[in-house]
Amino acid sequence: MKEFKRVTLQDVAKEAKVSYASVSAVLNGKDGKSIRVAQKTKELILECAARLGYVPNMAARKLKNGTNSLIAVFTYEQIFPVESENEYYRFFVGIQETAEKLGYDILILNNRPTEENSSRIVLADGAVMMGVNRDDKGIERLVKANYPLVFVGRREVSDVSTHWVTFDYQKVIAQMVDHLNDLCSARTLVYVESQEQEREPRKDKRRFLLEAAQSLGLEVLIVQADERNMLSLEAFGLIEQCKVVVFDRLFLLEPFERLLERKGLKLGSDIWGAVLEDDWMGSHEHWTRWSNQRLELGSLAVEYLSHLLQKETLEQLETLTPLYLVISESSAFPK
Amino acid sequence: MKEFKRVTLQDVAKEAKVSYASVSAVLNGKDGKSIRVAQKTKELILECAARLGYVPNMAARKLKNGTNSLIAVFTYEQIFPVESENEYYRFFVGIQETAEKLGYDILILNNRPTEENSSRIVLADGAVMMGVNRDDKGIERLVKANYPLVFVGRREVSDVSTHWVTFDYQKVIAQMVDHLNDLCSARTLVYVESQEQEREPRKDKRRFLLEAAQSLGLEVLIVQADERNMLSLEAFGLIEQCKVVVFDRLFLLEPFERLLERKGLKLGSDIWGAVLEDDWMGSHEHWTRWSNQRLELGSLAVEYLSHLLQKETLEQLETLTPLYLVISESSAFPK
DNA sequence: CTGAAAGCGCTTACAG
DNA sequence: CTGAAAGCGCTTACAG
Repeated sequence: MKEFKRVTLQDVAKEAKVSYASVSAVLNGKDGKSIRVAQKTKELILECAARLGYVPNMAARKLKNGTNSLIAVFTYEQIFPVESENEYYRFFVGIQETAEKLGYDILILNNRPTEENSSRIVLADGAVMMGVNRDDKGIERLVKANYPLVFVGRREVSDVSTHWVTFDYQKVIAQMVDHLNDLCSARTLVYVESQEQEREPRKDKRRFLLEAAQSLGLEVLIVQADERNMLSLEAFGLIEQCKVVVFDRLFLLEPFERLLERKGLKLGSDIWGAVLEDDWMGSHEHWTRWSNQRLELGSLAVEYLSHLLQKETLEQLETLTPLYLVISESSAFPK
Repeated sequence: MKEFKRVTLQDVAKEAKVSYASVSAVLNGKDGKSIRVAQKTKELILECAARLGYVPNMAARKLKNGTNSLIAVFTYEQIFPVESENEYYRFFVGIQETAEKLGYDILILNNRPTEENSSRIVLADGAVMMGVNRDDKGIERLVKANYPLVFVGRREVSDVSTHWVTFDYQKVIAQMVDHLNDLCSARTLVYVESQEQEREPRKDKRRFLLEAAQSLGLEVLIVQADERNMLSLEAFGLIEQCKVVVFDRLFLLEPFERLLERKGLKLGSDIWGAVLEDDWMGSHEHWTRWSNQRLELGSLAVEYLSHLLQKETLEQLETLTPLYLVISESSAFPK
């Protein structure tokens, strides 16, 4: 078997009998700056490069330049999920489209959780990270070293400031609470939370909900679903009394609807409800929620990263993607 | 905004007040070979590296070593398809599992068709390519330069030998034809082909079918579906006469079944049929086909690549993944 | 046991 | 207009 012998600039230079500086200049279209090459030499060089099958060595280029127009997309979730609607799909589409538009290629590092991961990420000029990170020392180290890393969704790393873009939860949650308040005269609403690990987005959503309710003089009762995402009888009793319920996660809805059915209650007339997510699973259209802007957020993440990479000022860069309230049967106005 | 200042070996060496050769040795566990470092120095170095947040520069390492234990997975298809069952999913799982087992990380290059792509691939030590390649000059160049590239599915590149793994179509097709022959007394079968571009796997399947039929003294009539994957009336008439039909692609089956229904014919009793694919879409269980061994083939591709990379002999390496005939209603024996 | 030095392939400021 | 040279960060054979 023949070896993979890389054709280098040197080889091309020898073949064309010129210095390799000229070859580099021609092949990178840098002709005209500090280096100038005669038209004939140029053609000769291009011909030789093609004939020998020259493939530039990205590793060397990256080492010398510090950049390679590659951005890493990183997630700790499974990348190729079997589920029809991958939670990250729309983010990724936005990332991909925008990266292409801005002239970046994309490098997807498939998760193999190791300390080494960080050095792999660093092959790229910067990275976009989707999903909930485990408490990873490698990532933390990168952030602390000021590696250009943009999180999709707000993330904190102790002691250092992080770069992130996220949804404008505050505004849409205020609208949602307004709407629920208009809908019925109850002075109390029940907020049902899942048992998921406490992360920044979840904290944010709860805070915004409480603030919005307070500004309208509404009381909020917070209850937790159990590990099977079910409500206790007491919790359900509260909801029956208050008539208005807000869930933090989509997957809490189905168990709740089963419960409603068993009690003979009807969503949207006996009980009003909403959920603090978009309908990314495509199967909760009858719930009041917000619009799916995941593509837009992915896109924004890349724009933000691009600013970082070009050392442009971030002052006037927006970091929030607006969300739109989608009012549906679960909290529709009575006809 | 602070710059991303990379912490280098030099920085660590300065901090620990040792030469950077020692740092390199310690950090790579190479202590003991041509370089030996005292236990105390070792601990000091590790402590300094951790404190400064040293992240090895993969680009430099790759440039020096020529390897970085990264393999690229490359495909021209959309990588994050919305469809529930991605055609490449099972291949990818096999690739991923085996790469992990053999100590490789995986780098997914998202397709942006450019000449530059080839230099991006070459960041990795080798590559596995899934799916039908367009006639890409970059890929051709890599193959000609002996870059370690394994195709999933047989692929030819003019003038040079390629590395590929594929399914053992020959054996399973022979079994399938045997089965169809046992099933009914017809001496002729109809082979329906799609209008897809002619590629190696398709040529192979056709050839194996013809050979298998010939060895049993069966005649094969080849017909083409139209651009909407429909059969002409004449073609359908032939099938009605011969009673046995084989399709090359899954997507031809639904239009055919609609036609059958319209004619009041029943698959598996009036007409027998089979398809030269596995049921990767999960919705053709009632068709005689072969088993889905995509995971196994992805796995094999990585094993093959690993042999290439370690310059082991390829002599005794199997390149075929066996397929198993799955007999189903479309050609079941009458009860 | 430790350090100085060469070299991987490239880019670019600089000298001729 | 063209070439020689330094240097990006790393590894490793070799000298001390």
